[in-house]
Amino acid sequence: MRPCHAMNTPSAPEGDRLPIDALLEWYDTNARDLPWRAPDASPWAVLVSEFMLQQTPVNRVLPVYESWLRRWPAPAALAAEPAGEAIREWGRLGYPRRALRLHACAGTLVELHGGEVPDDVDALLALPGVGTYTARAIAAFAYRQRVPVIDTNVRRVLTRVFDGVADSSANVTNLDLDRAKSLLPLQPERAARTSISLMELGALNCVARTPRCSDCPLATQCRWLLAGFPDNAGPVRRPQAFAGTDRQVRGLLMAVLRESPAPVPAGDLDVVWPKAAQRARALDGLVADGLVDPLPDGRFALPGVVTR
DNA sequence: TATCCGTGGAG
DNA sequence: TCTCCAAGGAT
Repeated sequence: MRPCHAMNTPSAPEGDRLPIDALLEWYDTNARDLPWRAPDASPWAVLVSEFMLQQTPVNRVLPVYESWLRRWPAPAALAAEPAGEAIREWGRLGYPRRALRLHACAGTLVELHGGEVPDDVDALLALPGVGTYTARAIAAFAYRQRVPVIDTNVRRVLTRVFDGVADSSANVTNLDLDRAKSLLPLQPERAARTSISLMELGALNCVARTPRCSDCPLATQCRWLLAGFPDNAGPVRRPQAFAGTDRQVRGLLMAVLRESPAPVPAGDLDVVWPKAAQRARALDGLVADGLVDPLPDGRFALPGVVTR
């Protein structure tokens, strides 16, 4: 629990105490010039960027984002092609299920929304691959709405500023949403800029390992800074193992399929991993996930790329 | 709610 | 070398 402030009135949300003007000025000076932030970026472009940025750093997203939108400038263009083409274009961004979901999302946009990206949070939430973060991000960044946007960056900033704690818990809480909303200016465009500014501050300055507080517009209000940067008391997170896991094997199998223009024989997949049982389990999982298509002749392909 | 799901750069 | 971690979502 955070420190109790029983004397605070509910009508005085803590967000009101943050220097939003300073935050917005910091953003104007320091924000990265990213293509999905350009004034002419379409809602579809924003949506594509948000899918790609899920758990993937900006620098690796940039080239794929450009080629993707060049090839599929609108949802209908993507929906007209097989899912396997989306997986191939996704390249090495990781988590190829996102490519599958983005392809399915394009199909839903065509079928239910006239090929357009809806501007309503609830309608966005109903789309494949769109969760609480992405729906709000599209509403705020593409449609400039006054909607709280909570990602890992914003959560870290709010936790440090308001709780005086180095890191936040794993899940977005109602407290996070209330806090984020309470500090948003009433004017929608200004609110949208505040949301993106908080994210950028978390991404550039208020980073997980070595924060740059000397340049922070919120430094004078930050309880974590004022408390002397105490470490988290709680249990440490489980390290995420990767080497030797099914995850790694799936990645190796997908790489073979992506890089082959034609369906591949089973033998081409066998060589990527020595343990046959684990390899089979990984391949079965990929098939079950719809990422791999087993052909009648025993070969394997990206989904939908072979006309039967 | 905890777990699963890729990849590669940084320190 | 090895650990951490980067704009989450689905189940």
